[in-house]
Amino acid sequence: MKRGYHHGNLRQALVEAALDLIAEKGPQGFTLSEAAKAADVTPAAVYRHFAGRDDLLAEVARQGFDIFAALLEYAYDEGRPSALAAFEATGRAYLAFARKYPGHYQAMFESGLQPGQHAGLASVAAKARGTMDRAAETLVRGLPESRRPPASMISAHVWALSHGVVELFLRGNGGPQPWPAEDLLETGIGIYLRGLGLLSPDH
Amino acid sequence: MKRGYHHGNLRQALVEAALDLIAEKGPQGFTLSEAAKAADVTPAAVYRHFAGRDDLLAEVARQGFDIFAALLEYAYDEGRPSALAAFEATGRAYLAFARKYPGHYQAMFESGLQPGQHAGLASVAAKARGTMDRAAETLVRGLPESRRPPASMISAHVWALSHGVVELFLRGNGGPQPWPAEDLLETGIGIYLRGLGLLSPDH
DNA sequence: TGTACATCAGTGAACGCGCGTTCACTGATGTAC
DNA sequence: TGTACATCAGTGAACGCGCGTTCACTGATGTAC
Repeated sequence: MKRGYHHGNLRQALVEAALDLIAEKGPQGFTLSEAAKAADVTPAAVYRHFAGRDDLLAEVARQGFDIFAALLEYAYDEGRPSALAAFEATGRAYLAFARKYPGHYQAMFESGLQPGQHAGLASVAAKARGTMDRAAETLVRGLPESRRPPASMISAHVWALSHGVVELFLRGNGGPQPWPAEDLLETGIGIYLRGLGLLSPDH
Repeated sequence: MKRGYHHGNLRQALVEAALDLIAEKGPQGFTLSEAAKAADVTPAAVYRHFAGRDDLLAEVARQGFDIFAALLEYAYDEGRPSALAAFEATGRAYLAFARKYPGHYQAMFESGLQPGQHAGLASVAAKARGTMDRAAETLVRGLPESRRPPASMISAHVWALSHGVVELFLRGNGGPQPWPAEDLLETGIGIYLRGLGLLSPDH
């Protein structure tokens, strides 16, 4: 692909180069210099668009949280067709996102950058969290008040289970994988929902 | 602390220096040179005891898996006083290990080194896994055969939940922490066990 | 339509730094006599 | 108990490398007239 002196859309090209590097070699494998090289550009050119290495990485994570939040929102679909189905769908969406956007996922959760250090990162991360919380909130309304755990606790459980499944069983990090990650998450959430009293024991 | 030309037990001193570095600054923060400096020794001295940077890191992880396996085994205690109590104890032990040995934990799970690449790492990791599997196996025997999920699936669920809780809620990575990690894991496993039919709904 | 000019995205060379690793060496330790 | 010597853990200097970052520059682009 030929190009002249000016690139056209270097900013986004750098983001995508970073994504490829991270997806391929892990968050460690990303360097500003290699991202620049992959975008066919001098390292110094990066500074026209980003404050530096961390700023580029933060933008990758930010875009990741954007997509993530949108996918969760889409899966939740305002609690349709039922609170239960919507909740299960958000769990599946979590895993689907991790599988489909490995570069984003690793930038978000494994790159070692602190949200809060980069403006806008924390807020877009909170948005994703909010969707999960809402799904749990809707779900929990189906329970009698006397046996209704806090919604934020339930969303934390599912978030943690999903994250653990991704880290240990979607990538190779947990040794041999006894089960496909999707099946693990599906069955795990199923048993959990039964424990909440939201699925019958025969289900 | 004074010492002469010879260190005495440099090998273990380096391991502990690495542990401190990792616990303090994350797995990224560990370098062979800084570990050597912390042990009051020239970087070249490291090569008397390790093949290189990765070998030192692998030894840290190996010792971690050793402790981890021992703690799980101790918590499981051959299924005493009951299969259920022993299983819950192994879950708590997972989290307790992560809290008490953060350097080891991060070397094991967040340092990006592949088990299998380092002899002995995979086997000692498998040992830890085996204890969890056994705890699940004992547990599952309390269920009627018709509703008995595979033990390896159950241990994978709990492993994933525990890992997720550690990654997201023990460290700051998940944003604001709505609940103490120990409480989250305890309640999560409780609901899960109820879903398996091993705890009564009133529990 | 053609020319002068301002803008600014990207160049290329250079920097200081810390990294992992190597090598010939040195000097403390422990053993043989 | 004292001396000669082998061992080998740690030194210190050096290496090549890739990193993030800076700087004065250059040349493509688009606008004003």
